[in-house]
Amino acid sequence: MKELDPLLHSQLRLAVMAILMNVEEADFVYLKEKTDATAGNLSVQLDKLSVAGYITVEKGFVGKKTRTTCRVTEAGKAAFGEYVETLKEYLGL
Amino acid sequence: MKELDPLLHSQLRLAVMAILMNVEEADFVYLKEKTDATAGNLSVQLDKLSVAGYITVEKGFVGKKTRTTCRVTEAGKAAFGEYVETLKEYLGL
DNA sequence: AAATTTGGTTTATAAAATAAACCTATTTAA
DNA sequence: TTAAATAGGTTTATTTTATAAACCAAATTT
Repeated sequence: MKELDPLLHSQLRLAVMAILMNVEEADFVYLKEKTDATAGNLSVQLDKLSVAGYITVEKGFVGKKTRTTCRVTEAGKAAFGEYVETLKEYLGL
Repeated sequence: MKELDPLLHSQLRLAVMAILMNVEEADFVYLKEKTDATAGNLSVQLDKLSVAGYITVEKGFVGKKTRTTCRVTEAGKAAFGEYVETLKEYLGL
């Protein structure tokens, strides 16, 4: 049996990636609301995805407020696709 | 977003469940080979699935050799079904 | 009868996930 | 106008999980 990419096989990281696959970009606050994660947990997991090169994380400003924007990279899309295929094999879909 | 049953959202436990969903029964040695897990890890994870009521684990003999046979329960089937549905939502399948 | 293999379990270690505490800048309220 | 609260995070500590290593008893092989 092929192994499931451990970086994606995590509830929160998978949720984040699933969102980013459908959205062009999403900011920290949006991801936090959608996934219902704590800020700390989200921060850590975004960092892992970013270090792995699956997403980009960009810090900017909107007026005077900070805004952290995330996007999935090509590598991230590929990894996600792989993961889905592997999972399908597991589940027999 | 609904949460993914943590008991199933584990590489090895998911692999075991996926096998048992298609096989009526499977013994320890078979599961170990199929999943390529270490005996220790498999033993621990089978125990968790068993405690959760997702599988039954029966120890018996074949000749003089011990044989541990696993089967998925109705509760296990239901949980697995739920998990798959939730996952489909995540992945957009 | 000593050594090896089979079929596991128990215990220790490493890695993840999560939560709690904290930080800086901006608002709001007194 | 300053004290308190809020926004948007990060860092660090704690708890949970997953994994591997060590171990055990019975059977088999040499």
